[in-house]
Amino acid sequence: MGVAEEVADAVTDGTAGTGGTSGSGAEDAREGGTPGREYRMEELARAAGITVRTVRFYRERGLIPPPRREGRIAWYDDHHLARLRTIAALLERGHTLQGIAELAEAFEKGRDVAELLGIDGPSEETPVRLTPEELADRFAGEVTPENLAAAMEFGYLGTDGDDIVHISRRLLDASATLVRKGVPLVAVMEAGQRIREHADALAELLLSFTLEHAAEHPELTVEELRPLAKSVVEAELSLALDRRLHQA
DNA sequence: ATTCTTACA
DNA sequence: TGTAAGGA
Repeated sequence: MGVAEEVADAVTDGTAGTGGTSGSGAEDAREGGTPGREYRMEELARAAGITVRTVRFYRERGLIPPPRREGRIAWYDDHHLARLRTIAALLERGHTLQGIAELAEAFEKGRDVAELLGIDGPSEETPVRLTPEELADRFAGEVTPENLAAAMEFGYLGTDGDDIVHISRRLLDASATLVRKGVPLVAVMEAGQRIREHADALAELLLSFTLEHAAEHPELTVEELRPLAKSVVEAELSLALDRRLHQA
């Protein structure tokens, strides 16, 4: 708690913990002031509002990636700083160090998924970029390493730099709403998977339909049909729901 | 002399 | 986590 508060202070007014105004002439690392810059151990610690010892402690627990080593000195960058801020924020939200460590591990594993998300063609679904803290807020108590790994496995979540990216605003909102109402996130994701399978089948149907008629009707592209397909599927879904409800 | 690690409390 | 001691 003390740590997190100091970080909060540092972020807010730019002054970190114990009055470190000793005239060594070292520059303060300000919020987003110098991206791409590298930090020495002490600089990093000061920028994050924690002690050098704590940084080392986190590193021993695998909470932050190893620094770049240049002979004797360890160089840290913005990623490390961002990670430290994230750790502090998650700690403040009641996460345990152990839990954060596992989260970090799952986070590292999904690093390469970012490309999968980035190179998306035209889609109406807008990706949502959010920090680990924001994610923890949206799914209070459900942000476990297991769930995080599963979400990445399913392709809902990826990472971009130090941010997390959800592939779809609407899916994110829907799942967050369900979780807020008490549905376990795992259940939501499993249901989502099954729905996706059917959606894939529908998409395949649309594609083959397009191909079948492409010869005679060149203006019949998938993108032309997208809004039509959407309204057809939505209408059929409504009707299907009606049938189930009325007969039950 | 400085920066970082190891070891102990 | 603080701190003292020691390697490079």
